[in-house]
Amino acid sequence: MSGMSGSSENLERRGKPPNSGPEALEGDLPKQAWTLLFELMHAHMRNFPALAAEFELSPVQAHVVRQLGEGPLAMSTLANYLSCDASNVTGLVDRMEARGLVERRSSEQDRRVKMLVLTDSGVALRERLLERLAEPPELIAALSDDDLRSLRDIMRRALRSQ
Amino acid sequence: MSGMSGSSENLERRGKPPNSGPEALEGDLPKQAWTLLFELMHAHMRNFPALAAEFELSPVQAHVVRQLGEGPLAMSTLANYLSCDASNVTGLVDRMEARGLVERRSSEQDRRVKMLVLTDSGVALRERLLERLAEPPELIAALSDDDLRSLRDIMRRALRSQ
DNA sequence: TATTGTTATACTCTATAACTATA
DNA sequence: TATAGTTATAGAGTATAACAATA
Repeated sequence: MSGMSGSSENLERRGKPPNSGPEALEGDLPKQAWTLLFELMHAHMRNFPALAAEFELSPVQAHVVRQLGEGPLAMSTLANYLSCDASNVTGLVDRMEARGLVERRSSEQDRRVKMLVLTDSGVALRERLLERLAEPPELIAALSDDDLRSLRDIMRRALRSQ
Repeated sequence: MSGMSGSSENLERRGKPPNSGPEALEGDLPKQAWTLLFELMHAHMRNFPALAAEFELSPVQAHVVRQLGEGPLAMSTLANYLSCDASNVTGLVDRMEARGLVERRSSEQDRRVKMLVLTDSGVALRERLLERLAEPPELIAALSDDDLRSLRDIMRRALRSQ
């Protein structure tokens, strides 16, 4: 984080507001593309709680249902994935278990660990949820086929590097 | 709410099963593009709370600071923008006002309405926040210039239709 | 009467700290 | 001693319902 470039000429930065100058128009292509993508992202994310509520899930629960499809997950792994403290996962899973969506299973390798799996009901809910999530918003659906193909291929390349 | 899995007697869907058949590979271009974009979105959104925390803001507060730059906003408009009940905005704004980021101003046209504006301190924070938000994640920064140009232009076209 | 913002209440998500049961 | 999960507690975000001031 301390990677400030050449310390001597650092003052020129003061005269250069972040979003003006030639860089905003020509250079800094990654920032241009990202800023627009981010705007679209946020416009869409506003609807996520309402979308989760269609399935009587909180946003985080929807996130967990989606993630848990990949297979059993240790509580701690889930906490890490959610970028939250492990103590929160206890309550989160309590509520989802009470609704019959997930199950805790003790690991055989390490009896401290509890693995989470979706119940049949959880799997069914997940399928409906994924299908709903895959519905493209108007903003995307309105794009031309050429744009959609390009977008798809670019996203594939971006995600491949992950 | 019975099993969606096997029984395809669902004529409403007009022969368009969700994730199977040739459409998953060739047709339904919007869904393909959207699903990948959505995946990238969620991968990135996991970091948003931590990013907001860099400025000692909750995710919602960061959202509000960002939005409030466009000009004064009525409480009700903000509630609508956040897709939440108006009662929540009271507490949200209380906390942000206590931190000196925003101000309530009574409207002169309609004395029931209170307009929110950023304080000088709020404006300064917003500038730092926007600059931080504009930093492209590795996933995007790693794309080729051609891809970045295409992505930028496609996003412009998508957002223009909004 | 209808609308804007507030208050009261309750539930969920989140962090910190102390605890347990394993390892 | 260290780690996985739990419990206790507290603050923030959210919804619903009842309310005051204004339209």
